[in-house]
Amino acid sequence: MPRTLDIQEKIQELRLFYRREKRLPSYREMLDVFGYRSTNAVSGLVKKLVEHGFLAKDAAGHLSPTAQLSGTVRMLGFVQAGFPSPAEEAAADVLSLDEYMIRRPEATFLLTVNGDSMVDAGIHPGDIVLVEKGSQPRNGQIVVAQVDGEWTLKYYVKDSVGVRLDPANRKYQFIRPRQSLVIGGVVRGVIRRYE
Amino acid sequence: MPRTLDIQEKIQELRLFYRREKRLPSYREMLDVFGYRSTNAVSGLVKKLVEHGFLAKDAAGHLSPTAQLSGTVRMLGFVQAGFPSPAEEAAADVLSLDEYMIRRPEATFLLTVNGDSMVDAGIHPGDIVLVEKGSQPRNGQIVVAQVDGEWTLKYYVKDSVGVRLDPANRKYQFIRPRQSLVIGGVVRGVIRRYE
DNA sequence: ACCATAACTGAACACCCGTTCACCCGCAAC
DNA sequence: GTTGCGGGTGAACGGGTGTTCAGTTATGGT
Repeated sequence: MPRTLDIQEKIQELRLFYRREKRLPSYREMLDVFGYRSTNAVSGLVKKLVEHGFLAKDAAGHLSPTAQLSGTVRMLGFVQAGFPSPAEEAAADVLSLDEYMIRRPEATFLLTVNGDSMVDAGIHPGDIVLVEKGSQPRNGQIVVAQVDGEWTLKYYVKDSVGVRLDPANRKYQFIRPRQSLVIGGVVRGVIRRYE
Repeated sequence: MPRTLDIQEKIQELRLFYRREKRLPSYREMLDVFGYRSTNAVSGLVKKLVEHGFLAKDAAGHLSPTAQLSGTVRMLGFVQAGFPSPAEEAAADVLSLDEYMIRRPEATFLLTVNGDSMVDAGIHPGDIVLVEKGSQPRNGQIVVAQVDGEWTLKYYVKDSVGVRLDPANRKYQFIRPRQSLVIGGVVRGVIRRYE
């Protein structure tokens, strides 16, 4: 049998280059990245990386990274399961938070939360909500809405009476719009960063 | 005065190409993207995009996108401020969730939360925590730890007695490790996605 | 109405790109 | 020990790359 090649190691090198330069290296640059001396070796390796789904090639032959390559964090299991072995880590799915959290980039915006009306839903002051504009909210979804001139974050509920906006905090009561109701967008996600 | 050029519009086109192809177009491809007929026009525009910080050029002349270009979501203000006008939207800072949330990609992992011991800290079952390995936790930080063989999510507190692990839920009591304590990592962020 | 000037055209250039070819190397199985 | 075969070398090729230069066009200010 012929000699074997460690693809994982090559991917790691390529990933480092991509993180540093934010672009894929040319075949000549890959000579350094992979430790080759012939671009033909690179050509063969690239073919494999495409087969394995780390790179994609369009009709004109242009290379582009897939989520498997450009992703920044590894998705492991549950907290209860703890941290797996290094081998399991390497095999874990790599994903990009942007791709995971955002479906319609052109319609999605970030807003910082400044009230405590949604704390029981796990949305605290200082958290950032991902809001998607231009889609009709369904019952139970969290929306950013302007009720009688004031913008708030609430559960959207449509009942027999009309539209009701529920807080997730016993300190506050639900609201029914008197004059105007503008739905800014539907909350698709929440992110929080610890300093 | 000479004719003027709408850079924002060009950036938008370029951003669309980048989102679609996950790479920057070549100068000939930019002819289509920007609606030019000469690569010299492209050359001039690229120079301006570099000046404005949307593109970067390394020593060898290779182009790469900056966060301003590759970012996926626009950062607006606070919920109370509501949604700004389209003009303000265009001027808003564009950022990437990956860059915003992750400092050390090679040491950061995602774990799904399955207990309710941290609900009062806004971390619910099903949420995903970003855990950074290999850094010493400070008092008050949330950690993923293995206490006497079991993995949990708790506040890390070091007092005169030793290390104590506090839940954020009145139903549970704090824990002091009897035999073993392994700190898996420090929680740097939380993300939650609504279906 | 007319400049001044930035935006843009069109073409030419040197260079770098990815592909391909024939050939060599080294390891594992037989 | 020999052989099969995937991994890698080195070189050559055609086409695509970004740059540059001289010249043209369009527009906002005077």
